[in-house]
Amino acid sequence: MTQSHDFLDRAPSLADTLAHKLRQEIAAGRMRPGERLPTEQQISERYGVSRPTVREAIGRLKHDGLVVTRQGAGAFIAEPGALAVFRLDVEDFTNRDEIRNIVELLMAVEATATELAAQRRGEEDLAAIQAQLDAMQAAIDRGEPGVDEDMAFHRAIVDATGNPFFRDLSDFLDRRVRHFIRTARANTARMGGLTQAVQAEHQAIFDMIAKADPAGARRAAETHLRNAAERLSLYFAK
Amino acid sequence: MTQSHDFLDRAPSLADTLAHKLRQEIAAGRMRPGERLPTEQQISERYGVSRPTVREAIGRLKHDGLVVTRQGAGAFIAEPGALAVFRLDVEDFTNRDEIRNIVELLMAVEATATELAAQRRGEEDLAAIQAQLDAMQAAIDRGEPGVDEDMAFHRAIVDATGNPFFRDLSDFLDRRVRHFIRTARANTARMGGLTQAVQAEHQAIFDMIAKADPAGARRAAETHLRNAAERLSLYFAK
DNA sequence: AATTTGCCACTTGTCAGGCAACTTGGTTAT
DNA sequence: ATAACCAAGTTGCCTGACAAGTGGCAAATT
Repeated sequence: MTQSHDFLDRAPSLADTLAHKLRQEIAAGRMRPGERLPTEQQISERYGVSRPTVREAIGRLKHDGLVVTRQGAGAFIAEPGALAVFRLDVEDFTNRDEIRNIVELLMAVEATATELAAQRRGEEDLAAIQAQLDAMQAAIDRGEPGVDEDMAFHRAIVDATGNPFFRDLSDFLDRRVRHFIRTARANTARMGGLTQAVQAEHQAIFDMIAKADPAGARRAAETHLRNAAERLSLYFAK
Repeated sequence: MTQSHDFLDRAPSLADTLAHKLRQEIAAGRMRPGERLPTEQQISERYGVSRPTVREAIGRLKHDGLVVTRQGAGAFIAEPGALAVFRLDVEDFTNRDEIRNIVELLMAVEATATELAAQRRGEEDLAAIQAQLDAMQAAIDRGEPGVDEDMAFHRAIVDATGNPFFRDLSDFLDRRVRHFIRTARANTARMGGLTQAVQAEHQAIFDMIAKADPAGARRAAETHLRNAAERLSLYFAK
């Protein structure tokens, strides 16, 4: 118990494995939308688990919108077009490809969000963004890396889009990437002196948003993100 | 609000409502990351439901990555940075704002995907895209609207990015929007003669991808998406 | 003969109780 | 003082049961 990597060593529960199997069967097209699943009793017998476990597994699918259940009638496979919930799970965040793909999506979302922010930001949005910019400068002056302020700055920008989907997705991806950096940084030497460069890029982004120049804002965000990705790549340079 | 809001407003199950309550308590910050939740027994007594129901509710949160459970120890609130699953649920797809926000996100993802596709598509990717383009032309020649072919065309493009996150997200958003159109179209007159215009825009996108011109591909995709959004806006022009 | 009504098997939703596996903190033995 | 051990507490999973809702079939009615 010297090093508890409590991430993947957790034994998969019976319900989880069963849910995974059922999900695969649905994805494999062995069951078509609108069709009824076997009864809980039948699944229970077929897979050798108890009914509560089956219920738990089906509950997950129901929660993800893959099936809908009607008491007394059964469980039915939902229409894929009516799917109302999207699930994005990052299984292995130590995987290099996985991180690269996430960063790529993050860049796409954040660059567009910056463009939209420049296009429709109100005065109060602009003030909020500037406040975070100043807060980051203050952190730098105090000699701190200012990761929280950095995040808050980007957060203020995506907030200015007024689109909650942008906000939530960007928030998730940002957290994910930063968490990866934080864990990877443990075995690397601390990199210093770059924060001022980051701040300069932030300033450029802010200026474009202030000027209400969407195309310029996108360009500024793209260079910032490209540079950030390059700095990031130092961590998994193999 | 996570329960299915489909045609019938069926009574939300006890587990669902309980899960929702717990989720709110966590979101309200009444419980902090790393903290332990009350035991299943305690929750059971406090909310007046049985332990299996509590288990089901906690199972939902566990599935969403909000809590992690350790047998013998208890259930703990997960670190938000370690969040490995992102959940995007579209609660009300008849809401105009909701649709607009979704379309906006779709445009961001698809435009960037098209840019990436132009940048890194292989010959086989290009062939697949062209095949879908031809299939759509064939559908038009047969006098069909070719919605499936249209979707397959875009699908082939996002596939060429090689990024599964782009593929999945784009797929979900695309399905969502098209489903909305399909349901809204019922009370509107069918609009005809535009499919050929769509096809021309598709052709422009394909040409840019074939030329391996990322910037051009993005521009072509953006105009196509902007036009598509304009056509779409006819549906909820109120 | 056609339609309505009532009934009954079946399925999901929920509950109660219980045992096994595991964790944790304190106690005991060395 | 250190290490092994034990016991209470907790989750994982099970059996068994009843309530609530659904669907089809047959009897009853028109």
